[in-house]
Amino acid sequence: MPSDEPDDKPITRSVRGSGRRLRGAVAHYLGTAIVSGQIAPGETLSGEIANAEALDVSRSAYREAVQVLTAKGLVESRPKAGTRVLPRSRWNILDPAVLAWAFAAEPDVAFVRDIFELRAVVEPAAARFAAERRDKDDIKAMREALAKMKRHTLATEAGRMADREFHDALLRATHNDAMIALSASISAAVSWTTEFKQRSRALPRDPVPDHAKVCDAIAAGDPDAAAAAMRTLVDLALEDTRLSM
Amino acid sequence: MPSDEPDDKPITRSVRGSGRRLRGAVAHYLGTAIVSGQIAPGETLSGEIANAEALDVSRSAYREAVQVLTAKGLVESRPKAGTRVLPRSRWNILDPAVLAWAFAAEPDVAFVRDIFELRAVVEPAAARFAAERRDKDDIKAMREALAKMKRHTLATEAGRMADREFHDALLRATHNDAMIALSASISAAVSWTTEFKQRSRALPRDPVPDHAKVCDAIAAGDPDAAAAAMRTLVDLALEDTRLSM
DNA sequence: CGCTGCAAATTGCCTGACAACTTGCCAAGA
DNA sequence: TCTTGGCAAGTTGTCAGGCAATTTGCAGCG
Repeated sequence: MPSDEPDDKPITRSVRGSGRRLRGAVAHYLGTAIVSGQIAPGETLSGEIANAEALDVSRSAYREAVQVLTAKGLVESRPKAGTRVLPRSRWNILDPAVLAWAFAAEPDVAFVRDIFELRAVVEPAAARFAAERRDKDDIKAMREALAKMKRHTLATEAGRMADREFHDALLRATHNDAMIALSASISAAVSWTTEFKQRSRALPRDPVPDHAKVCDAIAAGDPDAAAAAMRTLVDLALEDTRLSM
Repeated sequence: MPSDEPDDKPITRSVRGSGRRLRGAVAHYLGTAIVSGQIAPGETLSGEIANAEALDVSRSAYREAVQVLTAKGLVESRPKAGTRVLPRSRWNILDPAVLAWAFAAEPDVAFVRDIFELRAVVEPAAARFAAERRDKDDIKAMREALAKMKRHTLATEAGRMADREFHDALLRATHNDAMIALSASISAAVSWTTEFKQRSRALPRDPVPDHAKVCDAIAAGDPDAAAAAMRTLVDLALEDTRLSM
C-alpha cells in the first residue's frame, strides 16, 4: 500500500464552515448533485463503501447524509438494489434545504417560474388573512422591518434580511401555521432570486412604497386592499426577476 | 444484573411492517411523540446511549432516526447540549411524513383548520391553472379517476384512493411542480380527515357531481368556472369535516 | 462584577463485523 | 418455450465499542 494521496479529494471535508457537520457537507454535496441533474433520476449511486471512501468519510457519516436525502424524498435505498434517485415528482421541493440546493447551482428558469406562480397565489391570500387577524404586535413587527428596509437598501445584505423579516412578520400575522411554513420556504427561495437581481444590474425600482402600501392596508384591516397591494408587489418582483434571467 | 426482561419494551421493534426499516419505526415513534406534544418544544431528549438502549436499538439506528427528524426541522442536536425539540415554527409541517405523524395521533382542530384554509387558497388557483394548461392526457386521467369514484364510493378505501387520484391528476394538469408538491401534501392530509368523516357518520352528500363540475370546467378550458367549482368543493369538504369534529 | 480558561459531558465520527433482505440467475417442470 | 420454484450473491441494515471534536457551564481570577 502506498502511503496516501495528499489532499486531492476532500471535496466535502474542506467545506465544513464550523457550524456545519461533516454529514451536512456530504448531504449538501449529494443534494446539489442530484437537484442540479448531475445524477439523473433513476440512476443508482455507487455502493456505500465505495462512495464513502471516494468522499473520504466513514460509512456512518455517509449513511447519515443519505438518510437526510431519503427524508427529503430525493433518494430511496433498498438492500441489494442500492440507493437510487427518485423521480422529481417525489422530491419535497418545498423543503427549505432542497430549495437551497436548487438555488446553489444554476436555478432552472422553469422552476423559478413555478415558485413565483405559487407565490402569486399564496402571498396575496396571506395578506388578506393578515388584514383580518393581525394584532398590535404584528403591526409593530411589520413597521419595524419596513423601517429597516428603508434605512438600508436591497443592495445590502442587511436590507435583504429586513425584507425577509417583513414578509415573515406578515405571515405570522395570518396566525395560520401552514401558511407560515409554506411562505417561509417560498420567501427563502425568493431571497435567492433577489440576490440575482442585484448581481445582474442595479434595480430600477424602489420597493419600499409598495411594501408600505401592503403594510398600511393590513394595519387598516382592509383585506381587499391588502390582497391587491400584495398582488402588485409580487407581480413587480416577478417582472424584475424575469428581466434579469 | 438479572438475566433480561422478556419483551416489555420492543415498542418500536414490533411495529416493523416488513417494508419498514427499524430506523423508520424509531423515527415514527419519536416523530409522533414530538408532533403530538408528548415531548414539548424546548425539551431535550435524553442522551443517545440511554435513549437507544431504552428503545432497544443500536446507537447507529437511533442516530439515523434522529437525522430524519433533524432533516424535517423537528429537533436540533449539538455536542454537550443534547438534542432538543425545536419550536413549532421551525417544523416542516408540510412534509408528508410530518403530516402523517400529525394525523396519526389525535389531530389538533386548529391545525386542521389551517390546512383547510391553505387548501381553500391553493386548490382553486390550481384548478384555474389546470383549465389553462391541461392537455388531452390530463383530461383523460381526471375522467378515469372520476369514473372510479363513481363506481366505488368514498366509504371504501378504493373510492378514497380514486379521490386522491382525481386531485393528483388535476394537479399534474397545472404543469407546475411547486403546486404539485404542495397540494400532494395537502391532499394526503385531507384524505386522513376524509377517513374521520366516514368513521363518525355516513356522509350525507354525494361528492361526485361537485367533482364532475370541476372536471368539466377544466376540460372546457374555463378558468373562472373551474376555480369557482373547486372553491365550492373545498368549502363543502370543510363543512363536512367541521361537523365531524 | 465581568472575564477568561478549563474540564466534563454529549454528540460526532470512525472501524469492523455480522445479519437481513432483495434481486436476479438458474434449473426443473408444465 | 414459458412458467415456476429455489438458491446464491451482493447490497443495505444493524450492531458494538472506541476515540475525537465541540460546546457548555463553572470556577477561578482580575
